[in-house]
Amino acid sequence: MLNNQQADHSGRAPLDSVFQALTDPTRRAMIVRLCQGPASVSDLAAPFAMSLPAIVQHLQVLENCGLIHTEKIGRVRSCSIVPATLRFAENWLAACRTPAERRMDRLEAFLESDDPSNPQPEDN
Amino acid sequence: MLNNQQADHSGRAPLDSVFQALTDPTRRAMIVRLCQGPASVSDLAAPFAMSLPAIVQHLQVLENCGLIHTEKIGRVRSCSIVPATLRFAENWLAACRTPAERRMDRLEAFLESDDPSNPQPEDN
DNA sequence: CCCATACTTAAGTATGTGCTTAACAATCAG
DNA sequence: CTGATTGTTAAGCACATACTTAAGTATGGG
Repeated sequence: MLNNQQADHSGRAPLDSVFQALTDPTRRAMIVRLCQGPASVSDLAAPFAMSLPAIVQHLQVLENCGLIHTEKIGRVRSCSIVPATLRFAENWLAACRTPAERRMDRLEAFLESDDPSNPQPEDN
Repeated sequence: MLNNQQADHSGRAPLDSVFQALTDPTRRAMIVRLCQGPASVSDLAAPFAMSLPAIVQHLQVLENCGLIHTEKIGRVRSCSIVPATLRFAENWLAACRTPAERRMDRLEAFLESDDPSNPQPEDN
């Protein structure tokens, strides 16, 4: 998997800025919207009771961490999602979680086995 | 999937506090460590050049958003991961990303088809 | 040219976050 | 009981974040 090339412009570790971007509910709503297709700044601003500059600042956060791409055409800026960056965060979580669940499955299997000497075919 | 019962004690939306917790590299390192198995506060503190109170504050953030569970036995507090909460964040990302990638696949397929009238078996 | 549209920039503010040090428990071993 | 281990609480500080308003720029229609 070649998901290690993140477009991060924050100086921080890529995961820092991606998760940071995802913490804000306004930004998550924008991401959900952009996953349905590209949109202009005004389109994205419409659902929120917030000044335009605030919206633009959120979009900058999303662009700086690589979650979205934007391009200005005429006087309209078109914003689109970058799925690879969503997947990047997703992959970290999955890689993190998997060994934990395997451990717990083994533990569960051990506890459920009435046979006290049950060495669960070596997996360490 | 019954992943909607999050143990969030922050007043914010569950996703807010989970992603917020994940932004900090120290906390992510703690999560990675705990995915290998439970550990005490001192164990978790060992790798970091940081005061103990700072470590404890990080652990409180992780516990308040439901990413870890802790229990004090004697004078030692044992910390363990809660995989369901990792999966909760993961699921949000996947649910978010999937429609975006399907859109892009359809677009790609359309662009690659030399036949200009190619209605990609209805999927809207 | 003129004006509305669609942002953009700059500056300021309130609150949140990630640490620190200092002092305080609580447990266990000898 | 004494003292070392393991954590906890409180207070404070530096910086980051999420807004705001006010003013500016650039494009496109009439």
